[in-house]
Amino acid sequence: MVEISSDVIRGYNDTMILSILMKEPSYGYEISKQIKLISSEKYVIKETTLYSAFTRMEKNGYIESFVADPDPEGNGKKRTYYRITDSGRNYYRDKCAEWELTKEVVERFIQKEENTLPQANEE
Amino acid sequence: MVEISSDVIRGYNDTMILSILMKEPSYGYEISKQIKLISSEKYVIKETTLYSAFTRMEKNGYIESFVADPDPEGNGKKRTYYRITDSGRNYYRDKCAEWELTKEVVERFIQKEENTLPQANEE
DNA sequence: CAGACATAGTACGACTGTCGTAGTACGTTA
DNA sequence: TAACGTACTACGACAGTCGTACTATGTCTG
Repeated sequence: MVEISSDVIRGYNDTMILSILMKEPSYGYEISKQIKLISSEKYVIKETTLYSAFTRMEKNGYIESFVADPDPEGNGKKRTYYRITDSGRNYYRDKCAEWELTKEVVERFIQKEENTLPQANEE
Repeated sequence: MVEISSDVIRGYNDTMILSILMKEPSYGYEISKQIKLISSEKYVIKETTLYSAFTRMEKNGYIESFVADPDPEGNGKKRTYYRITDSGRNYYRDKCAEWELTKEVVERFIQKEENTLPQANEE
């Protein structure tokens, strides 16, 4: 089975997280479930990776945290939510543009296996 | 200007190098020029990254090195050439498959900026 | 012939993001 | 009351990349 290696995704964990925060503020556990869902279980972000991304991105000013109750009645344990900032939105857009470029470049080095024939000799 | 960050390309330096070695054996300097050329100068691999990739991939059995003269007359300084192995070819093909998957997944988190309109409210 | 520049690397230490492991603590369900 | 889901935090290890610096030969130009 083909698996996505962490080295490959490395530059895009932050982008994935931000893409979810573009819609609305959210928190760790929910975001990790979202990523799993959106990727059709093809990618599951590690907890430690996720939370260290929060720390980093807050330090960089891409997100802001606030603590809130899970529901309006104030039941349940409080959670740390994250909200994307304007700077985060810009960063996200930049990463999207970067992705387009990266994709184009990497693709030039990739061979698609359309035919797994005995191997044609073309030279 | 959009630039490809090293974190993004991280998982694909080896793949790029191998894609060049798929054609014929080559050596460091030449490979770095090839990558620059193929990517239309959009990506330039750092020397240290390249040579440490050689060490790693030789250790992993993906490539083999041999020292040879630059031309048949034996002129010039000898170079260290690298040749891809069968194992390297398999690894390359696996990475190509992985790329297709990664692309699909990342793309779900990417917003293409086709319209930079005032932002439509759809909900 | 000197100096610049291209070629062809090696060595070393720093840094960053990811990951394994482990532990805490509350809530809910059986 | 035990298991499981939720919601994290702490810490240290690791791998790949990068900056910097250094070596050394070959070639071209004034």
